[in-house]
Amino acid sequence: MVSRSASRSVKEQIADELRAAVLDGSLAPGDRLPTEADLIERHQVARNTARDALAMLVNEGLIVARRPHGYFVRDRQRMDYRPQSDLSVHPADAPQDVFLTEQGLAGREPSQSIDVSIVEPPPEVAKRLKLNPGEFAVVRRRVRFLGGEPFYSNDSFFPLPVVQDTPIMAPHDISRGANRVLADHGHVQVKATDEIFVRMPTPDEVKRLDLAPGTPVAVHIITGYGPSGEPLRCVLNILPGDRHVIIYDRPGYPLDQDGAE
Amino acid sequence: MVSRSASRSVKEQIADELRAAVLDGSLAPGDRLPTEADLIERHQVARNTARDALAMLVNEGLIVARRPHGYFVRDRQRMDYRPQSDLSVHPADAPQDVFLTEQGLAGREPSQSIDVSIVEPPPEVAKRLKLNPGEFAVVRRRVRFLGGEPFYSNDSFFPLPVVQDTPIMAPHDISRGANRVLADHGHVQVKATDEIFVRMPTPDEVKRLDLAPGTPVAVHIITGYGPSGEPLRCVLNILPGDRHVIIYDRPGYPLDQDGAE
DNA sequence: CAGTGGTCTAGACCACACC
DNA sequence: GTGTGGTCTAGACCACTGG
Repeated sequence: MVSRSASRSVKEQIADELRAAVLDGSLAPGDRLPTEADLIERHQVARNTARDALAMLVNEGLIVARRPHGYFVRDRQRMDYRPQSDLSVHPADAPQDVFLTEQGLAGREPSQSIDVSIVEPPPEVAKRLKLNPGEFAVVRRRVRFLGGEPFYSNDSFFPLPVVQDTPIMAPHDISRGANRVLADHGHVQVKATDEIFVRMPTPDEVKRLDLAPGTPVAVHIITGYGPSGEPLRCVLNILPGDRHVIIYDRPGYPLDQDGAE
Repeated sequence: MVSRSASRSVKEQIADELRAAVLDGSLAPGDRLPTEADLIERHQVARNTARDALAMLVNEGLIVARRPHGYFVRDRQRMDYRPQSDLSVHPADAPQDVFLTEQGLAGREPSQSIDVSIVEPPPEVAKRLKLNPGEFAVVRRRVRFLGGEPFYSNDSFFPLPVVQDTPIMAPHDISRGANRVLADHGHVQVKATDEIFVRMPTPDEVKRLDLAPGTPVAVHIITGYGPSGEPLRCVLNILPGDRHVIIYDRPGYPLDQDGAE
């Protein structure tokens, strides 16, 4: 039973109790939690207090409300995401793109939506492509699905002059790989940087990727540069936190960092 | 003014209005938002409705409540975090560890707390170290600070037999680097994997790293292996999402992935 | 129809920092 | 003291899904 004089508030005590049950496994993924009415009864509190406690766990990403069925422990099945999985260009006869070829094994059917348009890119991208306000980029906006569920979004931005009159502007898969197309048109990439950071999703992203409340995203940005340092492309990936593990294999010895002292 | 019949609820409409002001810059980082009383007055709603709207933005990580001053737009200054910044062992005369040497440049004073103990590691770590329940590991738990603020936590776990009677068990900086110490004791690492995933923090992490509500974390796990594939160390880094950009520089051409099609 | 969570109201008392 | 957000209560009506 709750104590009204403890240093922790009543809603925190209720939340603590439920959180502990989730973390120690006595409430397993998929299990149903007590209903709001149960908590009101058990702890003798007002409904909002019980709701506040549950809302804390929802915002921690531990549980999800499925009206009108109740609150349930979330199930996280993370798939591997390997940013450097393919450091070489595709063989010219590769049947389809990296995502489509690699994910098939997981047993879930890969698919994707594509949408190509000319836009003024968001500031994050404009900065990396060194575009001034008013300058345009071609964007191939995609959502990759696995088994019908959105897996991540992948938006590739190209400066307009770079891709004018290339197949990149057509809303289809590019089996040879966009990098090869770029190279064929005289734009060879010689360097790229990966940046990854973490934040809560925008409402747009919540809708596009069907994110549950309490789900953060990783933003993965790849910027590719030509021989004279000019940016040629900028890829903006949004990875839902409950669906991905980003994996880098570190080749070679010796290694020392981070744990290094 | 809000509409009570729209498809979006009242709290969502209020949240939308405030969110738009934050995102388009008319409310800049550090600016104070309208008080709850302001919103009640302006939108003619109950206090909880106004609070619900503000709570949405708090959980999105956009604003923070500073009682009794009001709600303020959050300011995110992300520092670079380079997991592969040092792929070689330190020169034997390196004065201090990677973090301490690298971060000084940023103008903020680096420091850290260290705590060494013998524990049964958390399941995430035990799995990677291939430890059975009941088997122990030595952990060096650290929090790295920049300018007095917690920057990230760095917990290095070693199987007990590997580090018994080595300087790793002493609660001090190891200037030569833990990897060299391991190597000197016959445990040479030949391979490592990096895994990064994203989630909301546990209450413990919130306290240890002084995280604001709505701040997700990146979990960065490095596992190092010996010549016969035996795990020698597991480093568990918790990176607050509002403080880090993880950067990988991709050497060499050709590159093709993710944006590849 | 019954039970679930979602939204909203109208009040109360509290802790805290600043004046 | 005054004003801020934090907690809590006690109710109301609604939307959705399942039996």
